[in-house]
Amino acid sequence: MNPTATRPYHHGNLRQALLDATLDLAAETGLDQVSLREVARRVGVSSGAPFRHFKDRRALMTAIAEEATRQLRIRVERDQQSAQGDAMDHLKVLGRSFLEWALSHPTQFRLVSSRQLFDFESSNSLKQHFAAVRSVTLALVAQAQQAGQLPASVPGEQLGMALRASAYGLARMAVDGQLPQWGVPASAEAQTALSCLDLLVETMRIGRYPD
Amino acid sequence: MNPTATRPYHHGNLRQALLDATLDLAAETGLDQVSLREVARRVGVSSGAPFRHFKDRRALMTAIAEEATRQLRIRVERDQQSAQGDAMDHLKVLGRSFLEWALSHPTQFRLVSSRQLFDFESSNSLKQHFAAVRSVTLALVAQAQQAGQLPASVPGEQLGMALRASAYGLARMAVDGQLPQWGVPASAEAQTALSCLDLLVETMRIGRYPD
DNA sequence: ACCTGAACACCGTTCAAGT
DNA sequence: ACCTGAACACCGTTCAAGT
Repeated sequence: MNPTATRPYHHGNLRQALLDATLDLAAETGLDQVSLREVARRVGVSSGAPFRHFKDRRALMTAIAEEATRQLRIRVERDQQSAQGDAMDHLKVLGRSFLEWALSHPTQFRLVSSRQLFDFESSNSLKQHFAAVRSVTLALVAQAQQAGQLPASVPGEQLGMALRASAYGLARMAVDGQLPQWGVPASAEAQTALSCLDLLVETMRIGRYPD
Repeated sequence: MNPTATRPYHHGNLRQALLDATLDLAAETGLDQVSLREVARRVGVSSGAPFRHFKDRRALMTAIAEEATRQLRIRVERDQQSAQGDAMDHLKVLGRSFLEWALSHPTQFRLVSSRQLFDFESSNSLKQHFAAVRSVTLALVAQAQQAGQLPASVPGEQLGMALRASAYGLARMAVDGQLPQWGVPASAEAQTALSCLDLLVETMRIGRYPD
């Protein structure tokens, strides 16, 4: 029961501690400003220690991106299972999952969408999580096309891309604080971004504009 | 006519030379990798020289961002003047101006949309150029609403925001090379992004889907 | 007025040496 | 197996000193 006897060295799990500390620091000063030395310092470990767990700075960032996209994927799949209604409603839920995730994890959202700080190509899990969300999107689009709610004349990939781009753009504008410039009060940012997304989906639906 | 006599010191215009060299280097390795020392080296000047022209690294990046948004604004205003058709057509042209600018100036687009590498709040010209493009958007949306082409029941700002987000998201996906993942062949990226944007605008138009 | 070049306080990364 | 801490080659930034 001697705690220091079983503790490997300094940490039970230095790897995870480094990831956590990086996110903490990023929340305070921004991801670009975070240095591995500072992370190591905060965790109470020497400057060389992180390199026992990550090949380099990019590898650490890639690990954070992997975990982030994993969480997004899980959230998307969970929300889809509990979603009600037709394919168009499911698409709205999908957009909502994405936006809510981005707004509640701004650091991770920024990292993942930077595509500069980490190495997308080298990570299979990253690619798989992305592909999973994409295939949910494309399946719903195909369903909606078959139900006559989205135009069958347009390739499903393009409709999916348009939806994804819209959600992504809105998330970005919200996270970067651009919404006030479009007349949105700070108190209603999340609300407005969400209803803007609903508007975009609704607008694509064949036969809407019932006014 | 002695050239060294009238030359201020090393350069006729070190400031501009630094900006140019930064963009050159960024195109090769990415903006984050660019160091001021490397820029100075390439320009053939000492490591301290850049600080005579820019308070710090961010100030240099801010100057590049200013020039970039100025160019975007000019392009948008020029293209609007030569545009034909109704307000919806003008909105398509607006999206096209934006997308084409982003695709032909990826470094500048990335910088401007990073909002981390430079100081948006400190630059009046930056804010003015942004506001100019935004007000073009909002004016066209208002026109389209009055012509019954866009829903009057939705605030113009939200429609503008939705359009801006879509264009922005598409530009980002294209510049970051995400289009192949959506079934777009590399040879047709620009084409597809543009037609996707047209699709989004067309889709919002009241009374379309003529099939 | 504009630039140099040393100086300072940082980095990321490596690697022998320690436990 | 995992960590330390010195070492190396870099940074951004400042500032006396030069022209």
